Amino acid sequence: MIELAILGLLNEQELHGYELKKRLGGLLGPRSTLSFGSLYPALNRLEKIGAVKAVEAAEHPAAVPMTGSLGGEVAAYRARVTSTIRSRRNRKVYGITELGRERLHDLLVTPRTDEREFLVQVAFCRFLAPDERLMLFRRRRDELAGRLPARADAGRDRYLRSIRERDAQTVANDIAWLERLIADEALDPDDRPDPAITGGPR
Amino acid sequence: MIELAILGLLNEQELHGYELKKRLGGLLGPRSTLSFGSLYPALNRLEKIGAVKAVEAAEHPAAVPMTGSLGGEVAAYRARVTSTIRSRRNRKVYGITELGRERLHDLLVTPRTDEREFLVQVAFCRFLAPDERLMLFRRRRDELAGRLPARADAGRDRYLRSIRERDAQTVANDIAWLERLIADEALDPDDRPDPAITGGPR
DNA sequence: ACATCGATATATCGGCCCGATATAACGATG
DNA sequence: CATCGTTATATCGGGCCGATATATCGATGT
Repeated sequence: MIELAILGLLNEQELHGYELKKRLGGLLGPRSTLSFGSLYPALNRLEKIGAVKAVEAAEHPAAVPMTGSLGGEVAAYRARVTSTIRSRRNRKVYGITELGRERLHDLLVTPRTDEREFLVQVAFCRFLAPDERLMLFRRRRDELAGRLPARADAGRDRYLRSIRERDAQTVANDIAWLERLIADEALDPDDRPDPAITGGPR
Repeated sequence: MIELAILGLLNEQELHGYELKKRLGGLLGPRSTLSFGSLYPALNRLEKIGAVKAVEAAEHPAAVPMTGSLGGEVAAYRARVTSTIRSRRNRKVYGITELGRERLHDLLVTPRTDEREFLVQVAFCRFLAPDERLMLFRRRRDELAGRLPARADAGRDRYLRSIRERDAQTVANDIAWLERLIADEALDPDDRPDPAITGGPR
């Protein structure tokens, strides 16, 4: 899951861990923000298999510490910790590799039953070809359709029944959402409904 | 999470692990069925702290193997493995203790941000007092209300916007569901809407 | 000049949960 | 009595989370 999110974000620009977390928090709800306890190990995993690599952080050209007296010691310390990879404030900036892009595509296309994983797939599905995207939505819709209960089973506890009802409702809503996505997908890419730019202020 | 589910089920009757899994599968959707890899360790944890205890499985009174010739050996083997706790087919039947009931109540009352955990709370909320139940629903509703976005942020990717919309919709649906639960709770216990018993067969 | 505080940034640890797998006894079938 | 599917318990590796540790940077105050 987290690997998909990382690769998806790095596919657009090079980032360091802390920034990755912030971006992903703003991406989906702040509810499903990933934790450091999984982020950094995941980055190490991805680096180990060669899907991402630490890059020379050239973001801030004036990264050389200007406090002359201590500059030597600081530079020496940094050189000790990592050689030329880390820059300003011990940041470690990562970039995606060609292998990483292949892995990203694979993760985007492979079916996921888990809801959160699917949502992350949607979040980055702009990296897919139109037909792959359509496939993604359709497959999910069909999978959800299979979950709809044939008949609302009565009996049992009142609260259990209520849970079942909510469940059916949730699945139905998701199916409707996917139908909308699928329908919009059929439109021409330049002709899609976009309420944000029609008559809006600013 | 899983501890709540186990204690909730055991609070009604003594069960063994395999049966616990089957029951919980039918309780919520078969989607959120717990795995053996967490079930058995959880049972051991609960047994260690004294929340559950293995009981003499008296479920099947005729548990004595009737195949006379092997009876002796089988009984001896069973006595070797565990002394009088396991019965028919190596089952280990658990029962809840007084401490377990306290723990159950605590788990039911303690707020959970996680959706699945909350649903399990609802699944067993019949063990709560009416005011505690109301508190549970109200707190959840208020928590969800705080998640509703102040304004639908435009801009960004089309698919990200769609995800946000779905998110808001889902939260709104859950709030409505909770409002319904809360409203029904205000009714007299004997006077609640119950489509299952009005005019149904059997 | 210096102390301090909050934000930035990386990393690790324990613990829970899942999926896969191993083992074995039971019940039915042939 | 051989075999197969179900019942039943258990463990293992791995991923994710929450908490915690550590250190740096930048701003603010004195």
